[in-house]
Amino acid sequence: MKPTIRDVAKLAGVSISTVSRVMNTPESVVASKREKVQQAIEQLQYQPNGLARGLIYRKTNSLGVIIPDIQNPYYAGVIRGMEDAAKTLGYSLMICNTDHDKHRLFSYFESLNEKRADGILFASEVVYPDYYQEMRCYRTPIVLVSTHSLEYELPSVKINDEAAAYDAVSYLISQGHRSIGMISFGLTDPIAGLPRLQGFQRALREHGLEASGKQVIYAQHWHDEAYDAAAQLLRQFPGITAIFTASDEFAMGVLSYLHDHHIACPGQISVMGFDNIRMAQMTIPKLSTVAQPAYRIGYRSVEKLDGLIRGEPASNLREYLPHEIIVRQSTGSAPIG
Amino acid sequence: MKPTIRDVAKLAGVSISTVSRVMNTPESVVASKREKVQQAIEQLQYQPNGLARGLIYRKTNSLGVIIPDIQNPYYAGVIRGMEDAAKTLGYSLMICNTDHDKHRLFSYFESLNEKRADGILFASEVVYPDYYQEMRCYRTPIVLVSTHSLEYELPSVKINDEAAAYDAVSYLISQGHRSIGMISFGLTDPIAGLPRLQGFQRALREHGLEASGKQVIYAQHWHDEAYDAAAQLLRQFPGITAIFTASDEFAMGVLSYLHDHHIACPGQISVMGFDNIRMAQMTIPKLSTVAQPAYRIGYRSVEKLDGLIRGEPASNLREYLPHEIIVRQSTGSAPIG
DNA sequence: ATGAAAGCGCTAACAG
DNA sequence: CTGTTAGCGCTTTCAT
Repeated sequence: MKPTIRDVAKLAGVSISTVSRVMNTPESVVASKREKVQQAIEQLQYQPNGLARGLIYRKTNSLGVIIPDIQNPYYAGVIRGMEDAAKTLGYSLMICNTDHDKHRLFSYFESLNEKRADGILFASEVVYPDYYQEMRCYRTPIVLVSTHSLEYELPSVKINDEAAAYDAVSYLISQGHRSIGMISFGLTDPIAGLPRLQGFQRALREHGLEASGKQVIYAQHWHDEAYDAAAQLLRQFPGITAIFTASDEFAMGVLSYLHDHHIACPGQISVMGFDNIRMAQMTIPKLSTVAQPAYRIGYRSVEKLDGLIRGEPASNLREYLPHEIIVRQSTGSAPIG
Repeated sequence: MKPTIRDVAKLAGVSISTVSRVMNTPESVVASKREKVQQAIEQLQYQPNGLARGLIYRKTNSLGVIIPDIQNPYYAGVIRGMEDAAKTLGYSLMICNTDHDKHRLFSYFESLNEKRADGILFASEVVYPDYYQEMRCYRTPIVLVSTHSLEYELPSVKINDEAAAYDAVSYLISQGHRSIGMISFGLTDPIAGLPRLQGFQRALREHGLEASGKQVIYAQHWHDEAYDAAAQLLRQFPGITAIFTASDEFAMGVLSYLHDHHIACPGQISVMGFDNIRMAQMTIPKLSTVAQPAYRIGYRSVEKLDGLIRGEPASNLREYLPHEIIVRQSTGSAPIG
């Protein structure tokens, strides 16, 4: 049995309120008693029960983190940022991995509500109407992470995906590429799907290239699909000199394909990824990519959530953090011909 | 303000104990009232306060997870396994990323204790005496994950690192390799360091090869160091035909080095990694490696911790899960010559 | 400055 | 079967 405030009080020969005061407003206790209490605390290794405190303060100092796929290395960076922010702001993080599953998601909402998490960090999933319903009815502050919602007034932190894709493709064009393919997420994904595709198309359009949308193959999650997509892309459009992918994992699939078929990268085909996961530095060749500030997104979203929890006026509802084009070795100038 | 049991009782026109009974032992309440209560619950979207319950039951259904580096993809698999087990056993996971920092670790111990986590999953760090002291004094059940302690009676779940390394190197030898180098973690790491090195050396010895320990370079964490280590290894021992690394990340560093210096893999040099992180399938060439059952280690450690929490007799204090040698494309038979 | 007592939201005897 | 009551461990008036 862990010691309670009563044990400390008894040992120190004071009342429990005095012990409580020593913990919360030490100055209000006369030095002699204070020291007695502190000694007792030390001796018993006493630590106040967070549950009891939480009941009174109506605050648990815990945040729920809802992640669709914890194995996705992108989130590792985000969580790390959240972690650091949580630590400095005095929160703990409760990790909930939904595996993109609605039942799991709802069950986590319930559990977080029961545990009285002070707030929720909701990462990278589309906010469907029924999700929104659930969120509302729990009345818990929420921040959307790497996602946002145009329909609902939900605070969010992410990059501008359209602009990031635009910049990436513009860079490719600046390197002389005129026929560029893309491996995209499905258009039903309004975060990593449609906007990145739109950025891709706008870049082509604004640089006077044909943006028919034909040079795009859709894939879902894994690098294997990107491998196949690369095959398909190069079969259909043999003139392609660069491929822009909606994720680094896709890019790695493309790299594998090119290697297996003895197509030089970046000599014959340039590849540009998206996310800048840590592995992007370790691929062969090292991957050029769009860096999402994963750590900062995580960090900032906790700060924002903390503001909400503390009832600060929610300024800047939808925040967009800057992205960055990282040029490594998988992109080069277009081959002549 | 969230509704409390009193609100439900009032709305349903019963006492709070009846409401409590409806939630805990529904059969003990007459159907007519039960339904009234259930309706009230539904209408108010009532959910019992986990803090209040936790106070009474002395159970929070939360587990602390202490991880040294959440960005290490190996842990992503472990956490995923923990997550699934936690979900089915009714726990939440509180993630604590220590960054290998003792202060952070201790501060997390404190926080988990205050929050009254039911148990702690302590991953992949050496259990130093002062760590052990802290653990003891919090009297919280602990399971060691991917680590163990020979000095202390602490339950643990991991693979047998020595045997795994032995098997990996034996495989290399079976492919005709006679001069094998290793990139190892420092010997002060009694988990991923010394045992894997010992397995390496035992394999050499038992197959009649010289195991002087000279063909070993030590590195710390990152693939860059492995890149340099590979350079050093090949400079000092030009006859080497295979390199065994203590982690997949090291292996990726070696792969980069070989690629940059136009050394064929596996044609001239075979590379065998350790961990089987997801990226190991995406490297060029795909990485042969020792698979740790990360998911199962995570899953099993939660089951074990749950057993401890429920006071089951702690059978099988130190559990070793089977590893597996995964042969992909980075290993081949030794070149003739 | 300090102790007694009420109460946070809930469960669990204990009567009835 | 159901309501009343006494806590779980803590903070916070309210007296003293």
